[in-house]
Amino acid sequence: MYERKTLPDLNCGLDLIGEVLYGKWKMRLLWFINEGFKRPSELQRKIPGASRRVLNVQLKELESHELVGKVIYPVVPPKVEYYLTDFGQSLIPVIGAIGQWGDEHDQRLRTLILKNA
Amino acid sequence: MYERKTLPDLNCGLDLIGEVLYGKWKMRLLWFINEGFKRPSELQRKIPGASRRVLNVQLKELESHELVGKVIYPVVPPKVEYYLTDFGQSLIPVIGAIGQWGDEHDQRLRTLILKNA
DNA sequence: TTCAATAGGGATAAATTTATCCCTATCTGA
DNA sequence: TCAGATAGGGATAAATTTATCCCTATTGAA
Repeated sequence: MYERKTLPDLNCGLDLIGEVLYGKWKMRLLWFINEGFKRPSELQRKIPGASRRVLNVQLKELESHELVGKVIYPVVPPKVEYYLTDFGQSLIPVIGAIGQWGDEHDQRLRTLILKNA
Repeated sequence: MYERKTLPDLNCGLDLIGEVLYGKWKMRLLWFINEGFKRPSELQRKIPGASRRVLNVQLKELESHELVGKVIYPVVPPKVEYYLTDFGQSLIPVIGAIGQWGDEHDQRLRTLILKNA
């Protein structure tokens, strides 16, 4: 586990939400869990760009921040299902708004990003 | 300048918006510029947690992504003013929604974050 | 009986982001 | 005359995040 060496700023809402949502895959994880992809292996398949490892790590953080919960079925082979807590649910409209802006400006963004790569 | 070694994923709206908004201070910069803090020095005072340098760098990226523009006044000492482009403006409601969620859950987030620090 | 699927964590390397420090220039005020 | 404000960039170090690789365990299928 990595231990942070500096304290986070917690001045405004943006700082606060940043602490729980700032992670490359966190919004996607929440989004896909909300869409019904609950098992780690399903999420890994939905997000092929991320390594298995990071997804585990970020899921764990989401869990520690009470945005998701998990159910471990005592079966073999192992079966785990994540779900959104009410707290996590409340974030879905926000993530929706973010993703929607990206979708709406898809073409322009794509062009800009590639031009500045 | 840092040159990236891997290509970005550009699959969905979240990837796209991430490319222009993923940077510790970018949302705050847009927000404060929108509130009327236009000069670099004003922005630096509004965001004391960030080094002068990063703010410059991130402003430059926002500019290259056409979210902000800048006016350089040919005076001495130098005077520069940033402004939101229409494109940048269109992001303000999204940032508002994000910050609002953070504000609404201020107490809970603060507790969670500190507990997991 | 060997391989894939299942879940997840440790150790370490690589990539990326952010911070620090220093340098350029000019004007105003103490 | 020296400090401070103004804007901004280079070089480098530190912090942080993400990727890679490897290991544990069990069951069912080829």
